[in-house]
Amino acid sequence: MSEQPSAADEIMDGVYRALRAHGYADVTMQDIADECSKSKSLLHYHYDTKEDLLVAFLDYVITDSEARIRAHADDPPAERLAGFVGWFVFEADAVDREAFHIALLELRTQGPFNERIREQLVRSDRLLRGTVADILESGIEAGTFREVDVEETAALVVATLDGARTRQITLIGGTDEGSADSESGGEGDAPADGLPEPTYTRRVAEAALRRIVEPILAEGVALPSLEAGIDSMTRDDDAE
Amino acid sequence: MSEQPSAADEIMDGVYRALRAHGYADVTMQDIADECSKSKSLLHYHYDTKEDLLVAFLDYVITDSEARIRAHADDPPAERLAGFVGWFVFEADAVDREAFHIALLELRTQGPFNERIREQLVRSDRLLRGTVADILESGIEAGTFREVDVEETAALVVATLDGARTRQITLIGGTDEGSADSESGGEGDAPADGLPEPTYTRRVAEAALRRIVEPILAEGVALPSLEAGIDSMTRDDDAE
DNA sequence: GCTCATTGACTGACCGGTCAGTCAGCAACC
DNA sequence: GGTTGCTGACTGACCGGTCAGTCAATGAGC
Repeated sequence: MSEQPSAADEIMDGVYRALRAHGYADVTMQDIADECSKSKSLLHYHYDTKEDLLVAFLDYVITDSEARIRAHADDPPAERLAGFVGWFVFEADAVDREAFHIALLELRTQGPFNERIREQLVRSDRLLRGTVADILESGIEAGTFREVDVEETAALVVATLDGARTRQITLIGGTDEGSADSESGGEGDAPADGLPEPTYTRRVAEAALRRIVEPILAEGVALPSLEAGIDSMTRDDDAE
Repeated sequence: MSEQPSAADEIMDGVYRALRAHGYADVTMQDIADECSKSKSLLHYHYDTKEDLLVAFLDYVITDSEARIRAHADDPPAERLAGFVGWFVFEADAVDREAFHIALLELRTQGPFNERIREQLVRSDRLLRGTVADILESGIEAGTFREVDVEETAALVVATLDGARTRQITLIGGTDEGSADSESGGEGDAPADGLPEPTYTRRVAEAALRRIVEPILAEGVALPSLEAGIDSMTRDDDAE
């Protein structure tokens, strides 16, 4: 925390900022160089190709997630699950985080065309589903959860949260409204009170907790709070 | 069906094939031109810019989905919902469909950077969530479903299916295995029997049906079959 | 029924800009 | 003096878009 950051770290930070600012599709080596106040040539000095650099960045990001998840491995299962769910909530002011996740989603779409990216995606997928499965298993053992199909539940939860995130970040703003073509029966529409309308990811996360997690809780176990989950995972430090 | 297709149709078909073959990020005007055996100049004759062409294509695709959904508007609610869920199932041999949806996902990631694309995405989002909300409303009215929060349920269902699709198409192949890092307790692992391992989207669709839809069915209503749902939406014609 | 003008569909060649990657060289440290 | 870290100038490929022009069909004038 005291000595100056290594060149590698500075470059990774440059990639991070450049991706946020331009998205993956539009980002150039020059953008990245500018963002970390280095020359484009330097990037090529450390990484032969743009692909090398981006794969390294993906690796860097996923490794960070692994650490972040590991840090909570000993939390009690119910809270840990709420933390996981809350991790996917994007609040209305999380503009940078949204921009970054757009770039990540762009990267994901390159999976089918790029073996090395795909490897990282598989790793990330394993991490996410594996983490939920792990939480569920230890929760079942501890008597927190009923005996459900662990893999199936993990897949269901992760898919739901991922889908909600995709919707929120690609449609920007996130909130807009609730009704589609149907006028609906008046619930959750009016933000007439003081509180701001919850974001899309938050609404889905809440629904997932009540509709997917709640039913698998063992007798007498209380539904963990999403709110607590959100800041349990956010607390530590910033760079997602 | 008898007269030759219009130039516009041929071009849309060219875009469709070119996107499947190259993805959105890599597709060039030349690729599209080649794919419909026309010259690149012709594309610019009909559409001023590449962006114009792709926005027109998105519009074309969504309009098609609207029609497809409308065609089932009078099916009974439970079957209609199963049809919707089944619509998101990608079987193992649906390579072309997967490739196309990768391109669509790439297009979606451009929403934040492109107003006109975003408009189409909003339209598509409304269509999907609105359709489920509509199904739920008419189902509640008909006594098929309990009185649930329609918007919330629609968002939950759509997010889940979308997330499952994203995972399957970006990770290619789709099936691989079930276990992550935990070795798991032996279920759904061995395809020792004759049947092929179900795809990821299929597993999640089944789970969504059992874990999200089943609990909202009114007393005595049977869970509709996913299988029937899948081919109710697929039957009609081919071009998704 | 023939000619000629006009138009819409379409093409090939070309231009300008962009961007990943290269290379020769420079400074600093051992 | 060699190695490491780093830079600016440069290059080659690619791609969106333009433009001058071809060709077939249509229709008016005689």
